[in-house]
Amino acid sequence: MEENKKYYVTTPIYYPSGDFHVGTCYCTLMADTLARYKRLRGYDVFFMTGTDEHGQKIEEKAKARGITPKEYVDEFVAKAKDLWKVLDISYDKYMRTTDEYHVKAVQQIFEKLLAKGDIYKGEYKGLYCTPCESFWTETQLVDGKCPDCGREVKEVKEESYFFKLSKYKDRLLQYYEEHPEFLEPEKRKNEMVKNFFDKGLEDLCVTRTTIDWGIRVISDPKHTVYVWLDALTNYITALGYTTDQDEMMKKYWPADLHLVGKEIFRFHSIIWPAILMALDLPLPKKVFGHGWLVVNGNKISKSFGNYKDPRIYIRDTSVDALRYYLIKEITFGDDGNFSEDLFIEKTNSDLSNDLGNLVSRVTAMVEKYNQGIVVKNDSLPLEDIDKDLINSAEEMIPNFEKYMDDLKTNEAIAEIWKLISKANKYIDLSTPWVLAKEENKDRLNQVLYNLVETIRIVAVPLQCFFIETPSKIMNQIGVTKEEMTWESAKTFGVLKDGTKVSKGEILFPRIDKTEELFKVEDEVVEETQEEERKGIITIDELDKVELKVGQIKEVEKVAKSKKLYKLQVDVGEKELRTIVSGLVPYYKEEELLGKQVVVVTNLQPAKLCGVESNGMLLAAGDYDVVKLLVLDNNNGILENGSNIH
RNA sequence: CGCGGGGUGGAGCAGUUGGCAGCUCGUCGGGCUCAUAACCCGAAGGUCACAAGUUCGAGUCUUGUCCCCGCAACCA
Repeated sequence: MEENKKYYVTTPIYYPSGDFHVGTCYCTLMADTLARYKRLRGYDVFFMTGTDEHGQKIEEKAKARGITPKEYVDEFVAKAKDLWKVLDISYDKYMRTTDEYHVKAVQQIFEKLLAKGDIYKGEYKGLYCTPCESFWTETQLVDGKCPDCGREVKEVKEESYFFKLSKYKDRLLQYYEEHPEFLEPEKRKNEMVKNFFDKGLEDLCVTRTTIDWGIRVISDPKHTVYVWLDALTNYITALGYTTDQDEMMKKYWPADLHLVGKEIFRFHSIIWPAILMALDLPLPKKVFGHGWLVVNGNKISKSFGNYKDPRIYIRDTSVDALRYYLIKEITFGDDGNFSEDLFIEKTNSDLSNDLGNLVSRVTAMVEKYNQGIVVKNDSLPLEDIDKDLINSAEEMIPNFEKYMDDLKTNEAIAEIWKLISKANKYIDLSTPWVLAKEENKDRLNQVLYNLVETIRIVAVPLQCFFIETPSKIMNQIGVTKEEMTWESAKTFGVLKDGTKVSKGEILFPRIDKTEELFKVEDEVVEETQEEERKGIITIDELDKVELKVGQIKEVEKVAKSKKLYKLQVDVGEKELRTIVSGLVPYYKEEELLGKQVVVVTNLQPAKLCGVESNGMLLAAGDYDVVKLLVLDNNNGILENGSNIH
C-alpha cells in the first residue's frame, strides 16, 4: 500500500453566463469518474467544482433582469447544483468565489504579492467603447469599430495593477522541461509554448476600476481584482489558504489534477503556475486540457438548436447511458462528437445487448435451472474454456487501472467490455441448456457459478461511472457491498456458495429509434426565450394572456409520440378545443379526465407530432415532477370558460 | 506566409519508438435458443486526402499541394 494516498481533483469553476449543456457536463462527469475511481481504490479524495461569480458580464445580466448580481448568481448556483444532483456528481465541495473566506483570502494574496513587489501599479492602455463599457484589443475590432455595437472606440488609459508575469517566464519553461507530465495532452503544451512564450510574456493586468461586482483591493478600494487572481486562486482558497484553518491545504495541496477545457488551458498552464511560484507554493501535479464536444457535427450553440438541457437526454434514456456515452465514446483530450443517433446505437448495443442482456440471461438460467441458488464446488476440474474466462477476469482490473491512471477512460472501459463479451461467448461454448437437458447438474452449476462470478467482477469497476446499474446488478446476483470491493475483483472465486440470485428488472431497455427522442418541449423553449427577453412585464402585457377555466373531456395518446396526450377541453365555447400536452409521463388518462384546469386560450396554434394544438395547459415543475394547476373545487364549482385574472 | 488540430473500409473512431492496416456499429451468410428480435461464428468492403522524397520497408519521418475544423486574452 502506498503512503499518503490522497487525490485532489478539480473542475473549472464555471462562469454563470449561459445555461449548461452536454459539453459542460462532460468535464464534470470526467472529474466525477476519476474521483469515484480513486475512492474505490482507497484514496482520500477531495473533488471540487464550483462557480466563478464576479465580473462585468454578471453585473450586466443581473441588471437586465432587474435583480442584484448576488441574486443572479444564487439562482444560477441553485440550477447548477440541481443539474449535478441529476447527474449524481459526487463533489466534496462546491466552491463559490462570492464566499466570504475566498474574498478575504484573495485580498490577502493581493497584498502579499504587492508587498513582495510581484504586483505593481501601472497604466493600462486600451481601446474603450463608452456605451458598451468594454475594452477591446486591436485585433478584436471590426473595421476599427466596437465589435458589439459598431460605434467608435477611443484609446483610454486607466490606472491598473499588474502582475509580473514576465519575471517567471524562464522558471516556467524550465518547469515544463523538468516535468513533462505537467501539461497534457502534449499537443496543447506545444500550442502554449509556440503561441505565447515565443511571442514573449507580458505582465498581466490584474485589477479594474470599471467593474463594481468584484473583490475590492484593500489598500486601494477603487480597484477591483480582475478574474485572474480572483478565479484561479479558488483552488487554494477553498482549502483554507491564508487562514488559520489550513489543515486541508496541508493535506491536499498540491492538487493532483486540474481538469480544464482547452479554452482556459492557457491560464492554467501559464498564469496559474506563475501565481503559485510568486506565492512560493508547489505547482499542481497535472493540468489536463480536454477538448470540446460538437453535437451532431455542429458546434454547440443556440443557433444550431443543439443547445439543449442535458436532462433531455437523461429523460429519454438514463443517467447511466449518458455517462457511459460521454466517457466511453469520446477520446479524452480530443474534441468529440456527441451524435444523438450514435448515442442511441451505443446505448442499445453496449448497454442493452452486451451488458444488460448478459445479466438477464445468466440470472434467468440460475433461476430456471437451480431455483436461483449459486453452487460453489472447487473439487471439480476446470475445462479450458473455464480457465480462459477466469484468466480474462483476473486480468481485467489490472488493465483497467493502467488505463485509468493514464486518464484513458475509453480504453479502460473497453477492458470491461472485453470481459463482458468473453462471458457472452462462454455461454455459447459451455451450452448450459444442453447440460440441463443431460441433467449434468455439477457441470451446469460450475458454469453458472463462473458466469455469476464474472458478472460480479464486471460490476466492480462499473461503479466508477455508473450510478444506478451497479446496485441493480448487486441485487440481482445477491451480493453485498462487501463482496464488491476493488481488491475483491482481482480474484476469481470470491462469490459465496449458496448465493441467491433473482432475475430483476431489465437493466437497459432497448431504445426504439423510431420514437421521437430528445425533443425539447415547446413549452420549455418558450420559457427560456421568455427568460432571455428578460425580467419585468407590465400589467398590459399580462392582460394579453387570456386564461380560462377549462375541463378535460376526452383524453387519448398521440400515436407517434411518447409523451403527448391529445386532449379535448371544454373552455365554455361551442366546440371542444383540441390541446396537445406532454403529460404522459406524469398523469394517467383517467387522472386527467374531468379535471378543471387553467388554459391559455389565445396561444398561437401549433402542430405537435402532426396534431394541431389550440392552447396550453398551465403546469408547474420540470422533468422529474410536473403538476397541473387545477381548480380548488371545495367550495363550489366554477363554470367552464370562466376568466382567470 | 498568425497559431493549432484533422483528413484511415458505408458511419464513428484507434493506430505507441517506421515492420504483414485494427476496433465498434452497419451490411451479407451461417449457428444457437438461456436471454432485452438479444447472443456466438464467418464473409464482403480501405491504392490510410494528393504528390514527391528518406528507407530494405511509411498510415507512421521530411517537403509541397488540396480540403475541413478550432483558437486568436477569458463560450466547458
